[in-house]
Amino acid sequence: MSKILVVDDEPDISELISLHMMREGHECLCITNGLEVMPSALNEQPDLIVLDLMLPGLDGLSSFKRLRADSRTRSIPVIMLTAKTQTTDRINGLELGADDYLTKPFSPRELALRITAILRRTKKVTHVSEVKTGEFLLDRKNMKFFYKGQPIDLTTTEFKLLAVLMENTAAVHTRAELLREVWGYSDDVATRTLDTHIKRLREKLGDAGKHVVTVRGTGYQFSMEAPAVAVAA
Amino acid sequence: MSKILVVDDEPDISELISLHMMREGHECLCITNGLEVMPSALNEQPDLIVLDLMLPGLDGLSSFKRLRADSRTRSIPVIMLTAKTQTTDRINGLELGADDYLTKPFSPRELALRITAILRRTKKVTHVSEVKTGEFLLDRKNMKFFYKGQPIDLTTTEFKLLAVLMENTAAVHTRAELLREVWGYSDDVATRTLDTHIKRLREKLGDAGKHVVTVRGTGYQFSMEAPAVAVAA
DNA sequence: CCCCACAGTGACGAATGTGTCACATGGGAA
DNA sequence: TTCCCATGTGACACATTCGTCACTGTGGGG
Repeated sequence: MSKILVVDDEPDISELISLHMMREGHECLCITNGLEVMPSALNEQPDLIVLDLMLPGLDGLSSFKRLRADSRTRSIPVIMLTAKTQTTDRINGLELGADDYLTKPFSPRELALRITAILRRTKKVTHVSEVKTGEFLLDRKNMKFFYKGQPIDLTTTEFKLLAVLMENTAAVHTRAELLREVWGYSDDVATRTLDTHIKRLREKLGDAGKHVVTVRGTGYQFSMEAPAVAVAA
Repeated sequence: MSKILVVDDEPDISELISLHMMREGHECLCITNGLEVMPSALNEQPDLIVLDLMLPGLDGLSSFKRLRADSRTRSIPVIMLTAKTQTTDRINGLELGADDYLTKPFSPRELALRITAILRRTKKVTHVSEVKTGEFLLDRKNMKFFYKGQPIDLTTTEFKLLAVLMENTAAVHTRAELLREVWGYSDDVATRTLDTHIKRLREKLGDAGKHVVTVRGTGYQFSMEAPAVAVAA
């Protein structure tokens, strides 16, 4: 899950973006005044900033320049939004070092995808040999999974599968995605191999296996939350 | 300087892009047929690919899928070009994992800036999961070893062994150390397993196997230098 | 030059990992 | 409620990987 800071004057737009981001499993903060950009960025350390150029207080371009002037915020990716459509304006934003640039009106779905595309590239940096997430720990060096300190040996395939699932615990990973990432299948192949490996993974993980959640009709997800349990009334 | 592969049917466009890229200090390769995409990407290992969707031979979307299906090309950023302007099409490209998407007609300057924006981000990352040392490359994610661009599949044990050896190419790794690091043996065990795996590793590595050097009485070392060769007088 | 301990090699059987299939199960739409 | 289809499950055959061992090759001290 990533934290996204949205800076836009129009509440409609902010809300729309917010909604779509949350659907993708991102946390979303919204502010409307250009003067709040730097303080918010410093406080919240967002993973990405969506910045409208038309802002009260301090205009977007100036806000952007300030972000880039400070080493603490310099590396945060920025996607600019604007109502202007002429090419010269688009270039202006990119030239300054924006990571992307969208003109209104835009499809919120497209924005979501562009955000995903950028995060996909920048998130990788966190790729240490151990991924720690709560009581789960993925030891890339020894291809082991630790649950509450207990080590569990995994085979190569099992490990790759779990690694993909744990890379983003907010997202549901489609069957096609998993088959591509783990097995390298390019086109949709009808195979039960994935199912079998999910089963083996769940078996090996024991209690932790409960966190490998089926999303019927779509794929699988590694859920950090305690999985829902049917409770008697 | 980065190497960019441009895949476009129209020579005008290719030339235009080429010109602008060279002005930015990038090397530029142009091809026109979709079928050449994979071979070129494998041979040239470009830093970024500009891909037109309308191509003879094999259409751009299929070419893109192939790029993403192969671990050797999966991580190369791709910017898609297309004449279509509807949002649904733009999303299609991004959804598949393209890093950016431009619709014709576009400003070559904007393309250049988008390329710069993406390279700026990806250059830093340089895949932590890959250890690059000269013409040798260890792909931790896919458990592969690349020698002069050629991929070599390794088994789990082989990979671990090679990883330990390559972690420090200056040091000689003792048998005890290797048995501990790779096999987890704590005390000195008399076993020929290590020898056998060294043999298998050398076989698989082919030419690169020469760099796995025996240090008699002590252990093994991965030597970056071209191994000494007995030369007749 | 002669040893011989250490390293290389090929072969083999056992263990493990993997993909596929047939059948069981169960969620949810009609 | 019924039915269908996506998913779960157990079994199996095949492929890969692994460790061991016996034998061979060899470097360097004596």
